[in-house]
Amino acid sequence: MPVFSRFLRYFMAVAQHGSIRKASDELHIAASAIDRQVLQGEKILGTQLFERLPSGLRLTTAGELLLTSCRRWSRDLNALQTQLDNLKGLRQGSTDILIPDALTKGFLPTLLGKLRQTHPGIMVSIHVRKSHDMGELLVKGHADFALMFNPGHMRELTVRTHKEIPLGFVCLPSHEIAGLDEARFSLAAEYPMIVPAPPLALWRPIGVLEAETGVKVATVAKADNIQMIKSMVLEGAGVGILSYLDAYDEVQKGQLAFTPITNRKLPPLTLALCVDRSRQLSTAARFIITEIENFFAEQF
Amino acid sequence: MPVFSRFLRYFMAVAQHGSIRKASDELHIAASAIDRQVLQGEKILGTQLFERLPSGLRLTTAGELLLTSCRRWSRDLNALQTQLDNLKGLRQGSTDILIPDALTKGFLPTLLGKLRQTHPGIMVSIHVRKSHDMGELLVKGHADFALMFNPGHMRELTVRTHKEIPLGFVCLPSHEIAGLDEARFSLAAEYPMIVPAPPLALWRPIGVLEAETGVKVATVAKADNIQMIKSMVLEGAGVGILSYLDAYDEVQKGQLAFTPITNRKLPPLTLALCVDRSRQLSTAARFIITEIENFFAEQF
DNA sequence: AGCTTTTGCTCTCTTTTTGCGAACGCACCA
DNA sequence: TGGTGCGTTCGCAAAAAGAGAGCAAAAGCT
Repeated sequence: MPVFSRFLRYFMAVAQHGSIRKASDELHIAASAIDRQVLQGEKILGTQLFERLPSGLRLTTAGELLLTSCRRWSRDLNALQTQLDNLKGLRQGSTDILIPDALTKGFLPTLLGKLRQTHPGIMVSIHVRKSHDMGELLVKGHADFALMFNPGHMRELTVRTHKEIPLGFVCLPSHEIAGLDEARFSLAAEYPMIVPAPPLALWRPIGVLEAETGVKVATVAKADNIQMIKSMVLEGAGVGILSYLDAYDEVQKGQLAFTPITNRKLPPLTLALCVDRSRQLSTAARFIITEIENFFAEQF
Repeated sequence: MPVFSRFLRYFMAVAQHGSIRKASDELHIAASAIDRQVLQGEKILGTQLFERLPSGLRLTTAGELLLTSCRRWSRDLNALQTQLDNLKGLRQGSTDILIPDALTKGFLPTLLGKLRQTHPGIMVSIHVRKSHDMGELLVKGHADFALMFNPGHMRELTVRTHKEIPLGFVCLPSHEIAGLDEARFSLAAEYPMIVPAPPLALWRPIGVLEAETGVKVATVAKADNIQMIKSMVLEGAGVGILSYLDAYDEVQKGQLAFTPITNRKLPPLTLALCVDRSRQLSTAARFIITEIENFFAEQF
């Protein structure tokens, strides 16, 4: 059990999402359990922390009070943790990381590059694996943590952080769509599309979306390789459908534009940072994880 | 479970007492359970929090760091609790309190007197009972909390606060002993003594002390009434052996002097604030309890 | 209006965590 | 050399927490 009580952790998640079920998704804890903790916490503090609306939970002023304290405590704890790490001389160590092929380009190399400069003593070993192999390797202790898409709920694993990766249209910056802040999926019928094919993970949600909405995608090309799709878009062959992560590099460089698709039916694509529930993380691993968490919090 | 995690609560107790077993006595939790939490906490934080000495546990610098944070968090929580109380308009309510006869004079009336002025809306009902009856009344819900001496461990009760009450010599301010900061029990052989008799609770520990040390107390008078003993001391009849609590009033007024006895063999006399473990305290009760806790922390 | 979806909450069952008490090893002290 | 006090370990029982299905109510959608 982490330093703070279950109640505080659950409370923060619920306060952030305004909904027990959302918090349940993030924490990978049953909604009923979270509900009970919140109720019990309110009883202990003797105050209603949330007002119950049909749309979810909204903080009362009492709840806001507690939340601000919680935030401060969390920051304190983080600061304390790094103080402790510095105290015992964290400047060296090694970590084994599992990542899917999709992350071999993009933000992760950039992040690790910076890390090498600030903390040259830490060595990271990258292992590129299929998502479904990662769980086993993690449990066997062959790696400290894994970044994986849409992780199935394994009892032995815990999701420390997770991030919704927006799906969207990728086009040249000069294209009309590039001007939009967000786009409806029906646009896929109006422009020439270059779409992912199996075994790419993106193929699934796009297929689902097509079936659910009835939109007939104007497919002009398919490819089972992300880089191939991007290259074709760069050549002006059409508009790609990719995740933000796939296009991250080119978007940063201004070569491509990314416009997220807004659709209720869109199955979420989440990138999760998973660890073995029962294992103790090394200081180096913990450090890298917090770096990644910070990046998630800032960048996206 | 209270707002903070078990680990933090146990850690603070251990840090304060420098010993797991002492903390165990205070928290009324088995030492093994506390040990496990501390060990686990150290594992989670990845740092040794205590150095293990044969005499007990001493905080490492890392531990000190955590402790200061803990202290701040506790203060935050207290402040927050009163903010919440104010928010929902605590200025009224009622509490039922169980006390032993020994507390009908001394600090408690004074404390409650002040309270009446600052919070006139709160009504306290005092019930004077024998210690062994209090547990049952508490469990039955006839009172919110009880102040009792040397409470036996009842499963249904929890000790929220407890205070060691020093045993010592009570004499006129002009007496030689009054000049000492602390006194050895052997002094009881050198001055005329006025000692408590059964059924006073103090009779027991003094008897034990007499047997253990072999000191022959120069008893000139016995009484089964605290007030009687004090009156005789005031008349110059001898030196009394009483608890600090018994003499509190006269010491405050400067009429008597109190000198604590230092002796390893002295069975501790503790005054405990007990509540029903499963019951939810009213805001008024909680408020009064924190007032008493504050008094304990300051005054003694 | 009728439908599905989403919400918090409750219930029962299973798993995990925690507490307890006895025992162990160690260091100190008389 | 026993006794004392210390932290720690272990097995077992009890308490707490999680899982998952199901409920009523409200909102949004068709």
